[in-house]
Amino acid sequence: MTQNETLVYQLLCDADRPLSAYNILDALRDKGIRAPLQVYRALAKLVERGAVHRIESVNGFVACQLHDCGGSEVSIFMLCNQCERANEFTDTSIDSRLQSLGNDRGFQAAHKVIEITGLCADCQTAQTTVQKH
Amino acid sequence: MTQNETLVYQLLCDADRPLSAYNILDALRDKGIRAPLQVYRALAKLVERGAVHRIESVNGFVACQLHDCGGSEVSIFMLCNQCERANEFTDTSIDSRLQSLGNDRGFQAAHKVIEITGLCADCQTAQTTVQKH
DNA sequence: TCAGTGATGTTATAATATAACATGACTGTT
DNA sequence: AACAGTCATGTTATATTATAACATCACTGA
Repeated sequence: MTQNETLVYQLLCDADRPLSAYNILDALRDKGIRAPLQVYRALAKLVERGAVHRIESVNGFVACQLHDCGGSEVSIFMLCNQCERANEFTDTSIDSRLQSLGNDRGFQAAHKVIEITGLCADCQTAQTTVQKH
Repeated sequence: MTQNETLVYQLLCDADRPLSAYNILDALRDKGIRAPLQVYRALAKLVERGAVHRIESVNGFVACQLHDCGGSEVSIFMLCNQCERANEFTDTSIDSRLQSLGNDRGFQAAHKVIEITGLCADCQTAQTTVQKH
């Protein structure tokens, strides 16, 4: 792993939510990262390698939370709109169903995105506690 | 439907691929649309109403291809990287599996995104025809 | 007549992503 | 040692996507 990739990867591992490229840029300015391209290049490599996932719904990036993505080709992300935390899962049943949907239509899949946005359990209880008066 | 919404919706219905907001803006300049916000506002309403879907993977928008999204909460899109066409499907098995994944974790889902990018059947055969020599 | 609401229009700007070009560090060869 | 090749790096400029802030207009119901 190159210098810049290491910096970006470490930052993402320490973060508890997806970071945007510019979040990363700002956080790493004093480590020598000065331009967006330095971040985007590192991210591209990390994503290609599967160490980092891009979250399309929020234009952000997270470190992979599963060992080798659990051997699954598809990660499922649950994204809390409030605390912004991202949780990664895999599911063999969805995997195979998606697989056959593609096969049925002769579609050669390169990348799959499954993202669910909403409120995580913690943030729901936090909300009901502070309910309207 | 308001004037601007109608313009945007018609354009999307006629398009054979997802259009970006700025694609739409350019296409509708001579119909009186002059600023990005006019497009984004129309899109927001159309998406809210379910008439149009946002495709996160390509920052684009497509008219819904299913009658009332087939009654499903989740649409599955297959996006060809070459011809750029988007095909919309639903699948009850994935629906319910995703549902229970959320339930298991007490996650209150607001929106779900499933997008598969790759090569559609047509573009695969087109590629093998022009294969390397 | 007037307040309220929602669509509209306009300018400016924020946030996200890439193009184009120059340099530097390292490798393996001749 | 000199050189070509490759890949990471750095830098400036620019493209693309999205929203903020403010002003106006048209319609509705009291």
